[in-house]
Amino acid sequence: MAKQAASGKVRGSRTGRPVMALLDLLGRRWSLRILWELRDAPLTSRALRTACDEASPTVLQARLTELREAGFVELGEGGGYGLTALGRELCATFMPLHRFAERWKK
Amino acid sequence: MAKQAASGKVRGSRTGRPVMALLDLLGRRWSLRILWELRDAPLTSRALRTACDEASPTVLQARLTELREAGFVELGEGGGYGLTALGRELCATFMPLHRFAERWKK
DNA sequence: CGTATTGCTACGATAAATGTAGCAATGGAG
DNA sequence: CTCCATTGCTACATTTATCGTAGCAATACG
Repeated sequence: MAKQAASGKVRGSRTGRPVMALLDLLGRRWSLRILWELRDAPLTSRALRTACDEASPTVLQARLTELREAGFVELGEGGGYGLTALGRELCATFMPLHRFAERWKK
Repeated sequence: MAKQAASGKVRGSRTGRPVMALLDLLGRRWSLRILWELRDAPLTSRALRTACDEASPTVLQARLTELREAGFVELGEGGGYGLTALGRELCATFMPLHRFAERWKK
């Protein structure tokens, strides 16, 4: 087998590419799940924890902070986490996963 | 309120909803990245490792096995990992992330 | 006052990922 | 044949991430 694309700079491995940062952020545990659970309406931190199979608050808090810094999630005035406009937009991009998962269902 | 203690089984699939299993699988480290790097053409395990910023082969092998069992990735005859038809389909569903990430660009 | 929320954190235990090294199998060149 | 490079893949000790439980300060209501 030839060297193919393995020579040095392979596609997408250049540092600073936004999609890589995004894939890294979304690839951390509970990130996708949090966005998914907030897709309809805001949830309090504890309601979100319940929705996420009682995931430990440590990591949930970490993910929420990261997602807030990324501009996808915000903490509302009277409490409760919700998606920002950007977050809703992001959520919409991988919403087809739902239909895909239903067909996948191995 | 359900309190079922998780016991290292399949994470995120306790609800039985396929989308949860899918979010869990894709939420593991390097899963999204692997699919992303394979989006165009197959790569050998080592080329994939190079593309994934020299990620450790241990976890890459683990993810590849999981993605193969899920039916998204396959190992070609003459070597090299590539997406299955299902994998290409999945990859297409979150390909808009690229454009989104470019606009996001915090 | 007591009680019940909220968001959030400490911390030891456990699971996962990293980094380095190396294996057996395959194939091509000499 | 031997030599060597490459393939997919694994061992293992170290580091990092996550879990699970408990609890904090702030707020609100009676």
